[in-house]
Amino acid sequence: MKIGELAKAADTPVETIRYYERSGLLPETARTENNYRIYGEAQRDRLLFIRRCRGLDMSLDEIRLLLRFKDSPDENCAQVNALLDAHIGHVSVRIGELKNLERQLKALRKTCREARESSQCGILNGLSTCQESAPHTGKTGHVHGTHTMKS
Amino acid sequence: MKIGELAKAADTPVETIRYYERSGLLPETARTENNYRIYGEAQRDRLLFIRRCRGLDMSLDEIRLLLRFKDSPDENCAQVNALLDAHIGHVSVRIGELKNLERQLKALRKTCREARESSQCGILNGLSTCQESAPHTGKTGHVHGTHTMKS
DNA sequence: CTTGACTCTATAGCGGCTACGGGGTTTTCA
DNA sequence: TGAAAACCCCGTAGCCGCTATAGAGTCAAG
Repeated sequence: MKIGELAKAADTPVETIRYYERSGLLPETARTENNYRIYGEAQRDRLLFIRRCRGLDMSLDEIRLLLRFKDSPDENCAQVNALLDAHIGHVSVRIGELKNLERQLKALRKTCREARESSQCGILNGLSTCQESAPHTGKTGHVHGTHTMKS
Repeated sequence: MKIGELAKAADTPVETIRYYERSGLLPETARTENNYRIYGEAQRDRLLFIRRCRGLDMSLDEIRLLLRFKDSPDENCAQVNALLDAHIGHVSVRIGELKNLERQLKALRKTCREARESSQCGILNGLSTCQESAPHTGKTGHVHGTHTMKS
């Protein structure tokens, strides 16, 4: 199949597929005489694997490692287990951080019940003065921040 | 004070301060005859405000908006309240997504109790076959993924 | 035979920094 | 006093995982 068909089969943008190839997650494929990429089922399955991992918020580096194990079926999978444990740990930590954040944000929100002049706004004033309680350091393994707009 | 002193006062790397200036969050400051930046207390407070907002995972765009309101104390703060509500919403959604993720990851982890050959690894095999249950779309307002290594 | 859908490559942009390189200045300490 | 360390400047490139553009070639339908 051509790249567009693969894109549909794996529900992945064409550009992303090419990007994965550039990044070494997908091997360079055979080409037609017109230089179009041609894929088989094995590559489709590999892409689906990658997308499932991404759906579980793994990094491309982590996925690269998993693929190495998938490609060498006789090796011991202890590292796979460790990777997953670490990933779970990061996710759990990030959940904790976000809950803390949510608490702080809700407390802050309460300080301005209705619209008034900015100078009287409890939120702006709250942000202008010190608050304690465990800041988010950005150093938590690899579970990150709060912003990626799409919609 | 010079930029290094400000950096200490606000616990913020020097490069980040210069970056905020470039991004228009901090105004361009006065300079000494040697072209060193000089800051006063107002700028330090402004930087602290920014850092507190960042600590609450707000984007620089959101912070820019908040600063506009802070700079015009007579305006109505309804937009500030709305911004915070939206931000809280995004954080809550992201918490839900991560919890879902955590559940899936733990289930997956259970499928390989101890180390063995990769071909027998329940995790790798699990990732190779379909699983349902609400994927993380990456379209959730602006609360993002799971990866930013620092440590 | 033209239009539109597809393919290709190479390159730049997103956010929020961080790190480099290559220079100048100021402080410190022997 | 003089050298070394610590600070300051600017500009640029890199991080991640895409996404979007530009400019070109190819192919199928009407």
